[in-house]
Amino acid sequence: MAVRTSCTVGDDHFKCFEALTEDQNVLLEKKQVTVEYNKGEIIAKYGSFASHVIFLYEGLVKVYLEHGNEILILKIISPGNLIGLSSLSEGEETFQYSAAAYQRSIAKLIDITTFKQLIRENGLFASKVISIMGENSNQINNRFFCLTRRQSYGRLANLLLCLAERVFKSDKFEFDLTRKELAELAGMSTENVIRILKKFQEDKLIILKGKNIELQDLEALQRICDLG
Amino acid sequence: MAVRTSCTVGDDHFKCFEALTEDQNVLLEKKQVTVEYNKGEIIAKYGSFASHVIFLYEGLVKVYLEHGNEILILKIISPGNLIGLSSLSEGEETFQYSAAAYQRSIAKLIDITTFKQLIRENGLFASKVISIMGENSNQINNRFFCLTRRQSYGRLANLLLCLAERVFKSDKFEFDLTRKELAELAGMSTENVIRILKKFQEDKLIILKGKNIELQDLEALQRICDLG
DNA sequence: TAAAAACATTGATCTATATCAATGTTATGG
DNA sequence: CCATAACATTGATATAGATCAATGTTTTTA
Repeated sequence: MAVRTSCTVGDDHFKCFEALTEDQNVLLEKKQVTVEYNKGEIIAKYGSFASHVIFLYEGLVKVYLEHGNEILILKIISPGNLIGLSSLSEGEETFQYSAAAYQRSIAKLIDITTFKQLIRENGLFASKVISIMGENSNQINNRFFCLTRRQSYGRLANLLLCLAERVFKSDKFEFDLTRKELAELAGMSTENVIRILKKFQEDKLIILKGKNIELQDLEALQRICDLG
Repeated sequence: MAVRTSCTVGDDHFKCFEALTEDQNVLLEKKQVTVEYNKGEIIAKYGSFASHVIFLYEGLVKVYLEHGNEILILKIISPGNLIGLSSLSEGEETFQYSAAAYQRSIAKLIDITTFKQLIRENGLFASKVISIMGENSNQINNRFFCLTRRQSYGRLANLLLCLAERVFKSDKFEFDLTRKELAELAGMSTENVIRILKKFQEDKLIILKGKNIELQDLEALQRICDLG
């Protein structure tokens, strides 16, 4: 199982729009607005009216469930991806999860009625959307497995590998995520993240310098992620 | 959040076929086979070639991920539901999860190429399929939340409520599930299931007689499920 | 229907990880 | 640039729930 896909999905969802005709693309352009969000701002709120599907153009976003103080991060969204497809269901008028910007982000909000109309009108487009939803489903299942069946070392190793491979696309990256945010992503306490990162550094699996991290021993991390 | 939806989804997915024309329905009939499975038999195997989408006609099925000895049940499937929609993705030729029969079950295996073709040809059908996938996504997210953010009492209360409401459709039912299967569903050890069921009985929340269970105090169970 | 196997129950122990508490470090706004 | 808040780190403690072990009960099968 491609465990590394567990924190996020591919970033080529925009390709579904290639299935649209020129006219349909023009229509879509007319029926969308571009909005800029600052760090921390809410892009979609669980339970609020889902009048649009969100296309992330720039930035980094977390998609999560919340219940009182408790939150569960479902995935990270990189530019090129869609948010809110699960609200395309009939009789489902609201967002089924929340989304917030990790950093300054730009999103295009696409009118959901138009989006639904295009699905009905254009079978190829519909296929592509179904494809994306299938991918999303596999991502969440993998994440679900990782967070429930792996211990903390495995979960954190998985997160680091996933961030490197899918989000930052380099084994060396600066993450503007706090320890608390890492903890939320890996489903553990902040203190535990700190202790495990320290252990990984002692074991020469990573090099940490403040917010900069370099993955040194990918194989070992992968092993921990598979077994731990 | 409708926590009670966390172990399974609605059972009206067959309604998507109502969107098909008569000709398309005839085609679909021709491109499917009906297969009977005994208790415990594998209906879909993770990683195997997904040549078909599965429609459960009769019985009860678990959909799960497996990794060596570890398994994670994603959902229970009741008659009327589809299995394997996430394999409709482009470039995804294999099943992304396994499915096995809890009891004698009858399934219709629908040729996936035909299914995909119908999606492209019939926008309304495509919409319905998207609708179902959105519903599936919400179910799995709720289950994910429950299993990661609730303690064992809450998870088991949730499972009992879900089984009663969604699967057996009665507050009093006989479950042909073993304690081990209950444990897998609630994501805990068999011993823990037994101890908690005993406690629930002592507290007059349920009445247990072997494999028969009656939910006595739904409100209390719901409270435990929301908070515990 | 007897023997074996699978399943259920109970109690004792162990452990991963949360939580609590104290202190050091970095970032931020006036 | 100082004060205050947010964040990071470290160690000590608590606990939910797993695991282990022993025994009783039900189901299967030969």
